[in-house]
Amino acid sequence: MTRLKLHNTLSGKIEDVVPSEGQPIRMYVCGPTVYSRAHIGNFRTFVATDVLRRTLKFLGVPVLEVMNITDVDDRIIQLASAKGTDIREFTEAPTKAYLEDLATLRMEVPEVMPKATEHVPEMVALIERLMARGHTYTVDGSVYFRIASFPAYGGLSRLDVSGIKTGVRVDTDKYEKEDARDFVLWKLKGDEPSWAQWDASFGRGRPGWHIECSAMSMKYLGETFDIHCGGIDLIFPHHENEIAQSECGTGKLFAKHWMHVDHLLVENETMSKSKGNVYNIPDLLAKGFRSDQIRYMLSQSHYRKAFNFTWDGLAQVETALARIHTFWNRLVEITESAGAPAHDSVVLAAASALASFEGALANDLNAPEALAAVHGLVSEGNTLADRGVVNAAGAGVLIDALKRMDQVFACFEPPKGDSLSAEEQALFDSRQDARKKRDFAAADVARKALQERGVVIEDTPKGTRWKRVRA
RNA sequence: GGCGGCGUAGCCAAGUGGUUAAGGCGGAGGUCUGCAAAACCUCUACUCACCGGUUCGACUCCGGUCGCCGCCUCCA
Repeated sequence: MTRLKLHNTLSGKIEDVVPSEGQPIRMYVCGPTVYSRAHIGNFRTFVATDVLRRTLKFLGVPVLEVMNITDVDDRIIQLASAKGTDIREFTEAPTKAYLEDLATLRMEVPEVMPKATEHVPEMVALIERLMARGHTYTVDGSVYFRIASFPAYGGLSRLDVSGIKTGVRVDTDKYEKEDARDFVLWKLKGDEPSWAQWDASFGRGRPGWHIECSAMSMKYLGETFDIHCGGIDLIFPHHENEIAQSECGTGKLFAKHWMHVDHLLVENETMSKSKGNVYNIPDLLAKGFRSDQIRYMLSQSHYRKAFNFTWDGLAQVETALARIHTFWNRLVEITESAGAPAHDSVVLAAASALASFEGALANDLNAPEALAAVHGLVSEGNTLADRGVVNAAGAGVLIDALKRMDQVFACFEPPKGDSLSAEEQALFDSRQDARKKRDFAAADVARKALQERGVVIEDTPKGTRWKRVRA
């Protein structure tokens, strides 16, 4: 079995991902904070983690994935209060939207998607453990983690945290801390609404941000698990803090492997509301792009490199993906004809493409190289088909190979279920009539009209086909 | 200031210390076609930001320069 090699932020090296004896690979993904609709930058990360889990399964490794839903934080409390509602009601719509987008992007649903608000007792218990072990202190009722008690702090980010001093830039928590690097585990009840407060042995209040991921990941995956994933911006301080509070609480290694996905830029700029370049999935769909194209776009580049989203790039994806779809359809047609056993050259082409594909993904999820293997198979398959070497059995072999590859990318299979409108059908029929009469001028008029409606005509020996493109 | 990353053809984007530097998009020519579309064939980086060094040999290793970016503060 090919073993996945994955870059580990902890060591800065590419290392084997090895499951514990008799266990699936246990992975945790820092999920969305549900205060607004997630944007394509968020989904760059989430699609990358989906490619990770699908690659593991492709390689025959069982996966247990937890992705949290952060439904309590200052923004949520603030926005919910402003709307005169509470957390449960306010986060309902963004959460639903997130799950919709997940489905649109054909992401596999993680085995567990815990909500922070439903795991406060677990967080409280972890804080109690930290208190018992002397890693905390209390100021005005709020509980802080004392970084000085964890000498290994900073190991993930390789930041020289001793340089962070109390001062203008750091202290966003309103309470006094012993050290600017310390972070809050529990915020004492203040003026927030009652629906944003929970009871704890150390006082009524609400959890800090970092504690939820430690509590929930350990609850479902165990105190030590295999891979912890998230956006590159979470390395510091979020993941650093998770390590500190988890390892100090348990005395054990927290996550063995840390995978971080680099950012998505829009036209070479960071996304920001002021620039008006923050797009979400419905925005792209509204522009006429399909979900398979969006998924291909988000998964085509290497996850450890910044990805630059451009409209032109998305348009390029349309063509590149169409090439795969067209090939697939061509194979399906061939399958329908009778035939002998598959030709050796076809079997060989499929096998060697699959081998390249697997090798690329196993090497730190090299998606661009894996896609090159897919396109290579398309070229080779088309050439063989042009020469008449691909019979029904051969087409079946090639489709099987593509299906295998699509277990990871989930966008190669051509979209189905589309049909022509009555008006388009009429134009299509009239063109067919005109062609029969060899009235090509009239036929071309109909074709042009269809084209303006986003329908492209293809005449083939087996009849006339159509396909939809962005108008 | 500290830490980290990037700079490969018109565009996007892999890769390796040593035969012809993947793949996609775009472009040129050709085959096929009533014409197209699709597909196929040929061509499209004598070169990998720049300058040095190590080496028999570097685009790949080291040092420096320039440019771009991220993090160090909430953030996928």
